[in-house]
Amino acid sequence: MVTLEDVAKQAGVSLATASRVLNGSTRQVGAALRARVEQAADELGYRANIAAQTLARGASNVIGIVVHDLTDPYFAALADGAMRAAATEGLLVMVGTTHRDPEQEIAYVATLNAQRVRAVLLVGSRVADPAVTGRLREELARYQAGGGRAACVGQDLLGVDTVAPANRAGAAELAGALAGLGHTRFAVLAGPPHLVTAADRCAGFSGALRELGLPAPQVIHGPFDRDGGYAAAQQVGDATCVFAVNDVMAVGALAAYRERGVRVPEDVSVAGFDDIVTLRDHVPALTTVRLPLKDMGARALELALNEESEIVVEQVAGEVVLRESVRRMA
Amino acid sequence: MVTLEDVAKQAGVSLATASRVLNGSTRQVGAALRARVEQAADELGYRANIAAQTLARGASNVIGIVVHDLTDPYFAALADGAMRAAATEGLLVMVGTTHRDPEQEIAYVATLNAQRVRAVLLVGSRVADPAVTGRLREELARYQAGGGRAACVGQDLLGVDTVAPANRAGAAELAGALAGLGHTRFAVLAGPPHLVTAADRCAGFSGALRELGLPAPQVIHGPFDRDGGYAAAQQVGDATCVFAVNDVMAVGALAAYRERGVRVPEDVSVAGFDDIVTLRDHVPALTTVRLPLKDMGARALELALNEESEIVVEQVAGEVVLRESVRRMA
DNA sequence: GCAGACTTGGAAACCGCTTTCCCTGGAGGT
DNA sequence: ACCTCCAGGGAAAGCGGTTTCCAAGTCTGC
Repeated sequence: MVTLEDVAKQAGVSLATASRVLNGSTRQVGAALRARVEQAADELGYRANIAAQTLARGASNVIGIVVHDLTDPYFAALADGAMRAAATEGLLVMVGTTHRDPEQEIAYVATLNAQRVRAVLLVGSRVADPAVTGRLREELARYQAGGGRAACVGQDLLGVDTVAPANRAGAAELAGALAGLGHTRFAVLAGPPHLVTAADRCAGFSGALRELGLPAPQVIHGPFDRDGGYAAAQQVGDATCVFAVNDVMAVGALAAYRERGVRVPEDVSVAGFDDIVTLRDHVPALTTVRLPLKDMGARALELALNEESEIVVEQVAGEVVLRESVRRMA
Repeated sequence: MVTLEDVAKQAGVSLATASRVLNGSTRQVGAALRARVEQAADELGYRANIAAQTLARGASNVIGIVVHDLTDPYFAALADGAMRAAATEGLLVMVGTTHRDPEQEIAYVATLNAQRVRAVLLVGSRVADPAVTGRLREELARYQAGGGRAACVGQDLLGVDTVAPANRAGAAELAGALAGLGHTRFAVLAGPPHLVTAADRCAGFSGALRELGLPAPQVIHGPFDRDGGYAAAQQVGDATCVFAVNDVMAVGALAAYRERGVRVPEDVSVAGFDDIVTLRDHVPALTTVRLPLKDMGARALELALNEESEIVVEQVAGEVVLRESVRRMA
């Protein structure tokens, strides 16, 4: 590997000068020497050793993003938003996937801390386990104590800058819209009880029904993914409208109904949450609550990088989008 | 930030001993000292500075993956496969997205080289531009000259270990299957001519038709994404069967037909390529060529890490999957 | 023509960790 | 007992950069 010293030697200058030429310093270097150094670097194919730079500078140009599952389009969109924002800042991105294991999440924070990344983004729902959350907070605190910056997309449970989707409000608004279509008997495919995102959406939905004086929905718990929606749909009773707490679950439910010959929306209405872009061509088109995922990812990065010490929590509203998967009751 | 020296001081041992205890060395350390060091590290909340370790060891535990677009489920699946494999090796992953800009790809190789990552994976179709490919090869060579390892998922054009989907053969087999259903007039939504993946699939398909003595298909070029498929579908003439060179284009085409009231498969048959998992609930279910994307990603990582100097190119066969989006002709 | 303010170049300290090399003390062999 | 070996501990030399601190010009303005 060719080092800066090689370049300096070849150019006949000192290490200091070579460094100043090749890696943006505030100091000026004479045109003649500058040219010599650049030529030498080019001839030798020099590539700065970033580990060494990071060590010397005490600051890296890498950020870390921790998501649950990259193949889930929800996280892909969020991560993509954050990565684009990072790219415009000239930052590299280290991505970790936890596959929904909170221990993994904690471990990643420790690892990213060890890497001395500039910032870490925790993307995804918190779990309702104070012990786990506590340990994660500890690890984050340790990281921040060393000058690290952190932000989160999800619930404001970590004491860091947070982009918080308005899950309760969005679900409540959706409930209102569906009730407005004349539905009265609802079921909620509620996902796992310990997932705060799922729980919030379920609670927001149920709460709104209560306020409207409608009967409580049938609540069916299960996994937060497509197969979870598929399985949960089998247990729905006499509801005329089913709310799956995320889009991929809704798609699973639709698949279940299709297989059983139940027509959507004629026989039952189905709604989801997130408005996943990849699903825009789904048939029937899914009624859902749109979240500006890319923007949220980008915003989270901004918040993390932001120098202000004050913690900011930004609510992001969802927008109800009615499509063909729900129908107006007679 | 607490350093190893702090730990050593607190434990009353030398730097060397502390290092040996905390970061797996071959050397033994007495139980008493070992315990003291571990306790000190724990109390202080020590996290090794990986930049320093990388520098001192001359080897990092990071790999780089370069993909075109993470929100495209094709790349998400490939990346996920590679990332899981990396995780089992205890490697961290740096992800770069190029958004199909070959210059970006080259730049990422340079950057990852600077990071001295253990390996880089180039995931995605090559472009048919010898100049660009040449510069990429140069950059790769520079990286490999410094001891870096590289692998590619796509076409064997880089002189590195490659996992190569059998695009031509898969498309040819698909053509055979569709012809077997009685179709004779075909159209190909061919994507961009300079994308080798797209071109290969198109060529494989056309070639098979020729061998079967069938007329050449109508070839329509356009972008490689959903909207590209949507637009291209508008230009299809009197074909009874349309082959989109990837699944997301096929979905776009289906959307276009749906909007125009053209029924699939009754009025026209549509097939794609890749068998994207997220699309499994699409209506109508998409006929396609299945590629084991996760395995391919994982395999590429294996190849990259593999010490053998001989470069290996692995063909991965696709499997034709007939589903409802195509019908048998009378 | 000269003091003082800028520039520009280089020597060397330092970033935090690994690892070689040296030293010491105790176990094992005869 | 004596000598050899070996295991465990520490000092110090890097790893490849950055940056502080000097020194030696180079310009200014009078």
